[in-house]
Amino acid sequence: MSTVADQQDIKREKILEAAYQQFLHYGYSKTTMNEIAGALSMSKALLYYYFPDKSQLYIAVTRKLANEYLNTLKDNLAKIKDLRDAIVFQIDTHHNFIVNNYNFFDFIRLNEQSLPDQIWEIVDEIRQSEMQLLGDVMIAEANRGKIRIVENPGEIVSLLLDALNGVRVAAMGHKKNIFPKKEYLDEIHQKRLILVDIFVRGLKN
Amino acid sequence: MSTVADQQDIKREKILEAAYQQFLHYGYSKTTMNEIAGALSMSKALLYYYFPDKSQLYIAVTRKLANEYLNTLKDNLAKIKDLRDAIVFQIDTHHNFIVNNYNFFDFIRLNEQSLPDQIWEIVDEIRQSEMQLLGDVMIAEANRGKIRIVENPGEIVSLLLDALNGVRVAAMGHKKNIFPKKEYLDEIHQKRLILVDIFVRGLKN
DNA sequence: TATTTGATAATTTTGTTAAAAAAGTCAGGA
DNA sequence: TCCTGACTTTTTTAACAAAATTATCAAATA
Repeated sequence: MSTVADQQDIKREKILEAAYQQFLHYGYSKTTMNEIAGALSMSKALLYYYFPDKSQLYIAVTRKLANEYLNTLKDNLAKIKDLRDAIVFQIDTHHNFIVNNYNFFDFIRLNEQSLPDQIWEIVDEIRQSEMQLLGDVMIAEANRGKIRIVENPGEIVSLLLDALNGVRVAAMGHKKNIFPKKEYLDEIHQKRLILVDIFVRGLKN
Repeated sequence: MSTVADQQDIKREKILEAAYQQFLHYGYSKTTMNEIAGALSMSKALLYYYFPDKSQLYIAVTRKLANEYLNTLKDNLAKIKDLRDAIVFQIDTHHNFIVNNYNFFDFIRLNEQSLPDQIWEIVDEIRQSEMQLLGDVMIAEANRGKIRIVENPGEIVSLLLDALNGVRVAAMGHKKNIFPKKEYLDEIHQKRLILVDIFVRGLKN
């Protein structure tokens, strides 16, 4: 039997889905609350009944996306023993996440300076989870004697993530577009694999 | 005895120096050709006698800075045998270069999209030289048997530079300012040292 | 009472234009 | 050849109205 709360949640979900599609297609500033309401055949005022304002709606969608991303990581990384394999899986997943939702993130890209803190809370949360998950694999590898034991696995993983991110940043270079073109994706991936190789090797002993 | 060409060069130098000070102090868009001329007690028209336009003047100053930077690297890296020491020297020098001239680079930062190609030529030239210099040290180390021999040293050095840059990018985080604050500089430096350690270790064998 | 809406208020963005500032030119002087 | 003052052209800024969009709310509905 469906309760009132259930119905509310379902409607909230529908709104989130429609909003996601619009944001993804047109970007944050180009999608209007009217259009989102229109896509759902409901009044704009109703959106404000479920969400306090546009930015909060955007943040709610972002939160949902982040959860989906993290669940993918959690579900799979637990099964992977080899450190290098784990890192490669993380790289692939993260990359797809960004590429598939590129347009959606224009809000974050274009308003970098003055963004609601909640966005950065989500970003930090993702980073934190990634560190935790990969850190666990690293510790397991250390315990199995495959790599040497480091005092602070989180710090090392963090360093690796920063380094990998640097490969992406560099690949975007000074080209017109801010985001790497399709043609560079493979190059980024290849370089990251080499970097991971050297890095993991540097942990052995 | 001083030739006409000498005199020209001296005046050009004076202009470059004055322009550098103004750009550094006020940034590109906020310094006017009038101010530069004023600082030199010469007419604005004379600036246009020595340089075709404002952006070319800026580029000329940039070129000069780049040469000074590269000379510092060349003069010192040749003397350093240890790969890790060489990389650390490069990191320090590069970092100082950016920090000391931060305001000067606002033109590049703020106009990222539509910049004269010459700027990127300089950037590429710097990167190319850095790769060459560090690549040489790496080859020497490989020949001495301290690290394993890699097929493409340039590629590996490039990868390292990208990774190190990623550490800086990450340190800037989502804080208000685009450039790392003084308080983060040490942190960046420490992380880079750790990364270099792991990276160089990953090349041994 | 919880949900929904049309009408309306408040705010932000966009477009227009005029004034000011700065870039860039040029005829002519030393 | 080097240099300048006066001039023209281009770019930036400010002000303000019009349009678009966000956000609110009293009233209707279920």
